[in-house]
Amino acid sequence: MTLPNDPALSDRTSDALTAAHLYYMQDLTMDAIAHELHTSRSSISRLLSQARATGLVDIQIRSPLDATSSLEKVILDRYRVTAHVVPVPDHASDVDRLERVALSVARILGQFFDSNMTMGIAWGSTMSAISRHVTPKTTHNSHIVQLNGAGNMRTTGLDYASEILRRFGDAYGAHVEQFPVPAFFDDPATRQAFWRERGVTRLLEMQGRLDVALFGLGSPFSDVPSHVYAGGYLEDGDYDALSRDGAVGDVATIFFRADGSTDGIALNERSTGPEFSVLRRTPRRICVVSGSSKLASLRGALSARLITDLFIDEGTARALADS
Amino acid sequence: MTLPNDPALSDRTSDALTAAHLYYMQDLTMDAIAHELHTSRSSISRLLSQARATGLVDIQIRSPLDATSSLEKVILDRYRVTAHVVPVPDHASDVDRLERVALSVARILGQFFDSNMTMGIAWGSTMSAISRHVTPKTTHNSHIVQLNGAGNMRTTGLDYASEILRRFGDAYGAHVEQFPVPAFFDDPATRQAFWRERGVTRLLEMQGRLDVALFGLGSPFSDVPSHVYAGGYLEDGDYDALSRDGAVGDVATIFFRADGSTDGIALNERSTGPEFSVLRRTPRRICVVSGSSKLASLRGALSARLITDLFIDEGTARALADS
DNA sequence: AAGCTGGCTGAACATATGTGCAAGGAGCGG
DNA sequence: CCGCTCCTTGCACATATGTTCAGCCAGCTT
Repeated sequence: MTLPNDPALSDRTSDALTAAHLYYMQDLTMDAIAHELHTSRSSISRLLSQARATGLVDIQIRSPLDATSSLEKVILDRYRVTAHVVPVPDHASDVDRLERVALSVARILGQFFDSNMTMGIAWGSTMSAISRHVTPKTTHNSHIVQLNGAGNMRTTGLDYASEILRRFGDAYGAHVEQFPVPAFFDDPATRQAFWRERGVTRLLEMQGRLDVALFGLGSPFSDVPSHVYAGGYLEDGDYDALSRDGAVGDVATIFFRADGSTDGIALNERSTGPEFSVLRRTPRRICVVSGSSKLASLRGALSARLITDLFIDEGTARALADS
Repeated sequence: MTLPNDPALSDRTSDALTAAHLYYMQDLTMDAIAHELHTSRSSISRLLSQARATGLVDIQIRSPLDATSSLEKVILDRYRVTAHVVPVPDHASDVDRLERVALSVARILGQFFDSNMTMGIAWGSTMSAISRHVTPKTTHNSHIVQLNGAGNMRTTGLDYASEILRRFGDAYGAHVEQFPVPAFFDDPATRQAFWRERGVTRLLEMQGRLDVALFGLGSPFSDVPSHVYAGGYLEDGDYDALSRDGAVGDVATIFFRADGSTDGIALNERSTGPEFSVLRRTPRRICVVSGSSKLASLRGALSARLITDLFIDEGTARALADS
């Protein structure tokens, strides 16, 4: 594998840049551009695709503020959270919803992340879907930090989580800080010991100084269990305990009740995710939700004041607003 | 004439917003969107056109900094000015060049102008072309201020200039402050008297506190004379005087020499444009140039340090860099 | 209420854009 | 230097998008 880099890349990139200019700023047709650049129309088509895919061309949608959907207004008023409702037809499947919400988030995320920033991200099916679509944006001196461990009894889980992290890191040109620990320790004492290791404290400190946090929601007792619950991270006994403790959901493997409280939920003692008091230090906390099976979990997360920005599919948003 | 406003408009706008989301964020095809929105594909096409035209959808091109064209680098190094080179084929006519540069500027201008800002603008064929294409952007408490008078012996010139101003004002939802005076007074004393009128001093003060200034260049002695020179603003005697005084160009009807100096150019005493010492207080001064006939004038304006941002067609940029 | 106007719609057609494929060319290892 | 792979190109076709036009409806005038 060769690394196609700066010297050669420049040429193609600057062509793409020119083509984009001619197409998007001057409204020339691809045919005309092909002529100016002495190549074929198809090449221009491909060049422009690349320009969009690599973030050279950035397409944003700016609501005139006064035209925000009434749903978003209701959610803001009721929960003090900036909602971004993703339009999705009501009859769409859960997979569709997730995919479409993830795509939207992936496209918009660049507006929240910039040079010199640190972003914490969780893992799970939602994050995975987003990671597959992130639109690149060049940043400098920026970091992506893993919020919680991903190992389990069957696999190290590293491949899965690190793949997600890596995609974000690649897209933004950011340093990636993995967190190579299991999702849950067997013994709380082990965690405490680990937390005193220097490599680990460094990472925990970064988690305490995030600019952005990005996470989905777990919903252990819904019809469509999240990745954590299907992936062999938890045993039957754990489920029973969670149920007894009244947990309705989790963020980065920290569980909470309907009222947002976490105290006394035994499993949290063994979890590797950041305590909510730490997470809440992050100024912008972006939660991505799709599918009404997450509704109970979402209400809990809102009670816990974990969320500042919420991306949510239309149907679920309506359910939230109607309740 | 009815004013189609908020109540009804909202509906169409929010549809456009949804369609834009589905098209640009979720990559649905127009057909699919038509289906979701229960309308025809053609309507979606029109809806999306409108969304782009009204600035709901904002398309930007972001060079990765390290990929700025070498031309732009040379100009920055030599003149300390941020150049934006507009690609235009060498064989293009002067009219083409002007039109294409103007279109590019019109699209990008929104990035320089925002709420609570005041922008001064000149008039002339360049500004007119830009005004015909400005992409709307909603701002609040912003102002557009006319830099120099536009009346002449034949007409009040008000229609022409005010049309330009109005287009900018409409596009940005900005207050428009016209400057209802001739381009040149016959007698310098009249100007001085006028300048003490309260209505006028208010405007002059605004000119001294601009956030952005936008102007083209006049080039009195080139093959393709600018609007000022063709529009009956100047008489033969004026030309002779300018020639004697060594003028090579003007910005907002203030003339300058090749070295950027303005002192002792008689016509300036009667002109209504802002003195360069005043203009230079504006932090961002955007100059738009197309066609190599403006080259001499451009060099003068650069010497006068009038420009912070330069939009220029490729051929002229190359000529500037090669010299 | 009839008649008019202007704006909006969808069907049909005209263009513009995306993509599979075979061919050509650069780089590399033998 | 050959033969290989991998990447890129332009052509031809498949899709997607833009635009014209006739019909319709709402709102207004008479």
